[in-house]
Amino acid sequence: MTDPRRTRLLNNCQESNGPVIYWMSRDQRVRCNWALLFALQKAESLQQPLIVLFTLAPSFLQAPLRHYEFMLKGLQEVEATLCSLNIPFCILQGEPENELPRFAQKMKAGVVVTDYSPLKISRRWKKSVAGQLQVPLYEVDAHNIVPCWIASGKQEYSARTFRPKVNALLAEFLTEFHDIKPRSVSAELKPVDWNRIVQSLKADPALMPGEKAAANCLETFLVSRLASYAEQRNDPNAGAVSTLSPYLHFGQISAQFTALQTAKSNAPEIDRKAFLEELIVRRELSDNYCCYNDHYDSFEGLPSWAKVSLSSHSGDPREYIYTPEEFETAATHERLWNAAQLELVKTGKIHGYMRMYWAKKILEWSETPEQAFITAISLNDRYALDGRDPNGYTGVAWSIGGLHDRPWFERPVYGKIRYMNASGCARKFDIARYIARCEENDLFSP
DNA sequence: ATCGGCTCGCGCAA
DNA sequence: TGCGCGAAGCCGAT
Repeated sequence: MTDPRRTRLLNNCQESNGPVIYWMSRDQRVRCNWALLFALQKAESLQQPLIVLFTLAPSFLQAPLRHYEFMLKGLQEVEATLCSLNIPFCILQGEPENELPRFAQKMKAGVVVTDYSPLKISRRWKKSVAGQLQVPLYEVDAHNIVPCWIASGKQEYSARTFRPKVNALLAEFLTEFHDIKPRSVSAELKPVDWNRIVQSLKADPALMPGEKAAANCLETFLVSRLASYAEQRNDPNAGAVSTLSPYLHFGQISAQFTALQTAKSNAPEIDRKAFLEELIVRRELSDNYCCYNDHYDSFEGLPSWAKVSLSSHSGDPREYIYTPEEFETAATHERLWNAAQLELVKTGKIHGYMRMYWAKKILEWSETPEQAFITAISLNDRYALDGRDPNGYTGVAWSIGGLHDRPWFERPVYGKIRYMNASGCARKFDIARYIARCEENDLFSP
């Protein structure tokens, strides 16, 4: 049974007699998906078929082929798994605000269910769809362990203020999932014509997409790397991190399932705690920021002490100034920074510690902090497999804009924003080895 | 190797 | 109104 606090009704329409549609968006998986479970529950109580629908918006077509393939491969697996459960799946291409109401009408849908995202584009789509539908539109937070609006009703100042709220609710929300039984009633739908959606899909051997690959990735991490997580997570050469973020971003793995499995692992407590802090507190804090601050993707959204401080230093002379193109092509004077950019471009991922360093140097070497923000967001959105995600926006705001952080002593360009430099990296890990690995032609084995 | 200071404001205790 | 303390650090002193 889905906790009713996970679910919100987005319009005031009455249920009618017809199939239940789950409009899958952020949570692209069958297992451990509260939105799918809620839709199933509705379908069962109304004795109606369930249809899962994915809308492929044209705006996503600008994403690099790697991202597109990663997502579509994952969706092919979703289709196959749903098929084995006797649940039809279909993909519509076009703007969701046009396609979804049209589809709901065509299928004579009785209820529509969707998953939750705090991003503006998603909120805009849902608002429009909720207004057009003649039937209820439910939104289910299937991404967070504690539903974003239950964890806190306002923008949190820092992890310190958010942590006790989330942790106190874990006893209620960090619960086990149950399996889905195959459906007996089904709606007839044509299978997805994958050839029409993309010419050829080839898997990226460095990073296999999909729910099964995500589950394997988690399993490997828990068995072989979690035990050194606390000590080695800030060493990009150690390969101690989970590498789950692309799967989490596309919803190919559930954060809640990940947390449950982590808690059960026999790694030392210090490592489990360190990983759960990142997985739960910091990840869900980024949804909180995007949910309650409309300017999450720009300088405007930053805390006022940071804006004041950065602005008062925006006229400071910069030792180096690069254009967005120079950043993009890894053409700065510093091999370490260029290596991080190469890692991002070649693999679609950037190590957590290096992502902070990478963003802070963009601040240091841009004409203005506003421009730095734009450059960092657009590079991350374009190249990171977990781009266009609350984590990315919040991470850039933390690095460049002191979000959720405290002020530190004042220095040129940075103002009171926490400073990082290459000697800090050198103290923590072997810089030369990191550079060599990033400059290699075929990335990437730790 | 380790430690304190840097600096602001939230949230709670009083 | 006062006080403790904080998402990942740096720097200089010991």
